Amino acid sequence: MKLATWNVNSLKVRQQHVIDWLELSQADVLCLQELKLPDEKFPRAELEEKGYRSWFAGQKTYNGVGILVRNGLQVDEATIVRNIPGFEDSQQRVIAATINGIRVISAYFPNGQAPGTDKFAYKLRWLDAMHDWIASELAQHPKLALLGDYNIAPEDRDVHDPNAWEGQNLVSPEERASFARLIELGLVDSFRLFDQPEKTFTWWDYRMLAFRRNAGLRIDHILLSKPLAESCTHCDVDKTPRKWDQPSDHAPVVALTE
DNA sequence: ATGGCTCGCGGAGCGAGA
Repeated sequence: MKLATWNVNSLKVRQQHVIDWLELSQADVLCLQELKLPDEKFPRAELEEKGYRSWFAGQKTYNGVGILVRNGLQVDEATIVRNIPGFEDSQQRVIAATINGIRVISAYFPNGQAPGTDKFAYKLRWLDAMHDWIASELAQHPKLALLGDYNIAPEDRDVHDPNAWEGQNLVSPEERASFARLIELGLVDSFRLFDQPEKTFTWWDYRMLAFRRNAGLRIDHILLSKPLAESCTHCDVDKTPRKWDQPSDHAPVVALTE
């Protein structure tokens, strides 16, 4: 199964990009983040026409996540979960579905703004809640994939200029510790299962010609439970759509599993 | 050099993103 995640930074603006990239990649499952539209404006019919069913949790202006599933894969409707159960949150950041027996979670982790801010405190609380929920999900679903925009660069090699970024939002020790705690639950960073080109990133600032200079961060990830990681044969970042006109600032990440 | 782009919203600039 070809699993992918992509922060599209407005599905309204990037609808055609998503359709073109599905055609190009032939992904079976595409997790989307930052839809930035309410549910009534989700282009369900247009995606259906291209052979994908959609599940989503949207809201006006900000956030919003979805899962696109290619026709023919089995989705158990009763397994759809929106948001982290028990975590009170007005922001739509999580949707889960069981697809061909694999628990797939699309997540848009909070940005955090800067260490010491209220938004950073919210990010850490959200990460704690995510940790505890994933622990219980893993107990029920041996095959689990947590895909999304984590807004965390796990290691210095995931940062174009570690010195300039030291201690800042997205790379701070607290955030990296939270990422490590997710890994300790028994998840595997599929990207690091394989040899990768140095300085591979998933996000580049729109400003400062950052993409051209490859001044980026690796903050979008596909974490797999160990039973699923055992069947993972490939993972990479597809920079192709980042080169298209009016691109998202993120590139899709792709993993191949059983 | 703390800006630089690109969104949504609303119909001018501003907040937010990362």
